Amino acid sequence: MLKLHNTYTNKTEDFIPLEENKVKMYVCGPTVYDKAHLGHARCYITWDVLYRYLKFKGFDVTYARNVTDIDDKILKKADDNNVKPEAIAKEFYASYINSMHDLNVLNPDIEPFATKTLSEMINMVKELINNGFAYVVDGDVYFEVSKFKNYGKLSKQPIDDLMAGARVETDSKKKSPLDFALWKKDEIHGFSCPWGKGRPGWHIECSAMIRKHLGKTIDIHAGGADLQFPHHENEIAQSECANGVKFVNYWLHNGFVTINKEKMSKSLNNFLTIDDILKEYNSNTIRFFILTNHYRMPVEFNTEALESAKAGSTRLINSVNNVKKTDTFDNSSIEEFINAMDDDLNTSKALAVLFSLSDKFKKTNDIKYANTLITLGEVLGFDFSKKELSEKELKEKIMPLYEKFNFNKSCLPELVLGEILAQRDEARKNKDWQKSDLIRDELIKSGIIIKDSKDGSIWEVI
RNA sequence: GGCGACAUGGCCAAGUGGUAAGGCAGGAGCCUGCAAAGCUCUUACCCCCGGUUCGAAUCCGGGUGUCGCCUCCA
Repeated sequence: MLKLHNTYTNKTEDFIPLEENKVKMYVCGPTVYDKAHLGHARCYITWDVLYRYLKFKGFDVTYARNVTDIDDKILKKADDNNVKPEAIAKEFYASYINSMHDLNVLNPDIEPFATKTLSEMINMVKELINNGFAYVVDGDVYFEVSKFKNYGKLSKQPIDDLMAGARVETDSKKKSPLDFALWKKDEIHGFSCPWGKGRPGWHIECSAMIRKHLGKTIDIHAGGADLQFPHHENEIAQSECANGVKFVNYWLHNGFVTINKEKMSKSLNNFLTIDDILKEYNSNTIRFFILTNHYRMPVEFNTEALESAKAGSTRLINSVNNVKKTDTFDNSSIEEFINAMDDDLNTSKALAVLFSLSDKFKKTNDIKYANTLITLGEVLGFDFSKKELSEKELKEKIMPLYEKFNFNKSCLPELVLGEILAQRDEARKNKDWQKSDLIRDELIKSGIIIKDSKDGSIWEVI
């Protein structure tokens, strides 16, 4: 039985979906105004693992992850750069999708865009106004927090304390400082709506998208812990007031990536983009780094931690190199893996199961262990495919080496590497260490590492 | 100030009552022309002080320290 920690109840609960065997799951996606950083990577990898694991367990999952493509930050960046907001959104959406792809994060089943959900948002705002939960002031629409008695329940913030700590904005048109915008007047970038030109507040997006694509009540809503308040709190208020039914059964939140013990974030300007990290480390390393920690705990980023993850993940993945998948499994390991993952996604323990499979495979050479390792590793989103050089890389990097060593035969690009290795083996046979070491050194410079063993030499792309 | 978490070997980390998984790094050895990789072996009284118990890293109370949310933020 899968157990998940529900932030709403602050308890780890048995996961029972609304409809037997079906899961409706939603994750707050990015606002596309800048490159995604390691913190985003953690969030989307964590929920990617949940998505994969639910499917592995046999659930029929519908996973929606939105894209916020209209927002203050996008507009500001557009204005600063003197371009259209759509151009900013388009650029950084493309960058985000590339990052997700590079991290081996699966595409969600549904990827709604804010700008394509406007009419649903407007309808929801209308309903909230009509039902007395929201009010219009001079083109803005606000949600009246005092009308929703469960406000603050997710973030455990008693409404009175919120009130006491709330900043009072001097020029506010709001009835209460806690009230939040459903719709913002905006005559420049706004869209037509019953209250004049304007654009949606951030929180209403998710509420409207969820209702449109998944329904009024969903099983799982996940996201970064920083979204608990106010974003998720506000979503609950909007959705439950508009729909009159429970919004989400299981609220799941992932912890942060920290750097120098501080939260990594745009505002602190202490972030590393996924792009930059991927220049030095591959997706398996990043995933391993994230999955060694429990998803709700903070993860401290530093080079040593990534190096450790690199060494661990490489050894694990390489231990089943060149193994072809079969249909034989080690059932007791699968059971251990499931027990670990069922316990609120104990990925750290799940990784230990993978290492034990790796050990068993090395000791027994029984293919079932390797096959199980790959199968379960893929549930965690590891990529076991062997890295190959593209034809372009072969032509640009390896062909010149071939020529450099004065090999006098012509050779097809796809065979050139084998040809070079054959030359090196020949040199080694003749104890021409100078030549064989030179070849090895040159290949390392081109990103090819040679491993010698009793059974001959193999190469790997770094 | 309010709310929520966390504290396990050099580093990361699992472990919710029965005597400390796993990974990384380090050390020793094997293999090897050398190197890399691989393999074998190898290091813990679990922040402090009380309490409960036959027995606690694990439960309770009190400290100390660290972090997060309370404003946009994954």
